[in-house]
Amino acid sequence: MSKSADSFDDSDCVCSFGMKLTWDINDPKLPRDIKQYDTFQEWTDGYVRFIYNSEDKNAQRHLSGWAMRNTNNHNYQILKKSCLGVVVCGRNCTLADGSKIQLRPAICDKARQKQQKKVCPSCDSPLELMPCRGHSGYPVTNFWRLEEKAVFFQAKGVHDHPRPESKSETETRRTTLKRRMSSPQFNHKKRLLESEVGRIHDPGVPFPSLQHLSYADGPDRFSLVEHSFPLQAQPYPPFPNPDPYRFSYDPAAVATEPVSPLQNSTSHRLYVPRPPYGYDFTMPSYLGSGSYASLCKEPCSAPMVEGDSSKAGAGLPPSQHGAAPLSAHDCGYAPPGKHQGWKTALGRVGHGDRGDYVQTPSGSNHPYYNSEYLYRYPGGASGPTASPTATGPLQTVITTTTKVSYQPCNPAAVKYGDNFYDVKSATSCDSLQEADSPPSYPDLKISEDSGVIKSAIPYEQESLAAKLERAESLEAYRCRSYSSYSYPERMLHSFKYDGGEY
DNA sequence: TCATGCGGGCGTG
DNA sequence: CACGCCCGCATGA
Repeated sequence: MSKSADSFDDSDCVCSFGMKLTWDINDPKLPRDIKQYDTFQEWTDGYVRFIYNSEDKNAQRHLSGWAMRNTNNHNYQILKKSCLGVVVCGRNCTLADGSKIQLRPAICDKARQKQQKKVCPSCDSPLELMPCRGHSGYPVTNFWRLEEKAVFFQAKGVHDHPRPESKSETETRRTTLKRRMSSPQFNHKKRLLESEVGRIHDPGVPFPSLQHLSYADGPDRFSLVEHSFPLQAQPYPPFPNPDPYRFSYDPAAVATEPVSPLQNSTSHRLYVPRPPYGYDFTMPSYLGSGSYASLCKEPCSAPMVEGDSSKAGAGLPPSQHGAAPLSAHDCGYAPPGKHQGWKTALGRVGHGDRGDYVQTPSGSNHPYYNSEYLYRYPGGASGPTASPTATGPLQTVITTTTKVSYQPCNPAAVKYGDNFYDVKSATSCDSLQEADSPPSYPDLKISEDSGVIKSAIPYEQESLAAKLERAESLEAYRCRSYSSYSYPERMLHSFKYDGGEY
């Protein structure tokens, strides 16, 4: 399909197949006759849409690397799931290797409550659930809709927290644990450990050592503590690819195929010592699982056209996305209970200023995370260490109308960039779409957000955003964005379908 | 035990 | 009315 890709290519729009079509999960009629399906994306982030083959197991399972719980949207046709965030150490402690604990919140409410009663294996402080507020202050939501042979997927919001361990990792860990527990030797140990309430760590051998081990070893120990297994903080794979934009994610590699999730992660995960930034490690997470190589092969990511019919854009510009006023502000990280922090936190938002970015250069830059982390973990993040890096991870797409969208640039390698923020109508994608697919879907909702900058804001922008009052008008926002946007289209080019599969 | 889905119901904007 | 969210129930691994 390189050819088809070519056809689009002119517009610098790198879109996944799903993005090439203009549709919204709520449209009465979704595109039919899908000729091309997107490769399954485990770690989607941002306002993205994909169309998977209904035969894809992962799609059938409505799988996501993020811990997503079912949310009743009173619509039997559309399955809605909202992000639970990530479970972290209440003290935000750093493991010996510099990684942080980022556990996958239990989906089951009851199980999650239990989980939160456990303590950090490293410092014994209580674990805390860092809620997701990446969608205008609310959790990021994923929508799944099965239509004949295709599974339509649409995500709204940008995760403002580190990645939890993937489902497969969690399962692997549990399995391993069980196995271990059943062994005689372990029983003894287990008893001992359990008596200590989950504290696992051994003084002498900090997690780090374990980290280098595959789950076979380390996990078990952690497992004893139950979920206290230190996730590698998002493994920070060495970025094979220097491409700054790549950071965008992952993984996606994740995506790769319907392969078992396990593949992605676990084996690829490397525990890499990370700087003691705040949760920056998160970034790594993005890279986390997939193998880059595979990623690289993947074509495209694309700017999406925002499909968000919801009002995501309406109230608060999603633009702010993670950084968004809401979420970013969230200070929620405060000790338990506090999740609303963000509401009150607005004032402090400024605190994270730009420079604070903590992420690693390469991937780090997940725009979204940054601010959030900063707020949440001022200590860590605020450090100057952060690399202002800056290169913003987002691409800016200026539509004919003045809409600008910052898209995370995904390297060509990443097939579908997870993070895309699109502007509904006028993005280049649209044009593509039109070209490609005519207005077959009149229903599509395009506009609400038009004009709204849905994308994530580059770091800098993000900061600005943070500083902005929530109430600030979008316009204002937009202006700033423009001025600051740092991502040139160069990125766009780099992402073009690489090869063009499409 | 949990993950998942479903659907009733409630509060809010 | 759209959403977010809580809760219980059922099913399956």
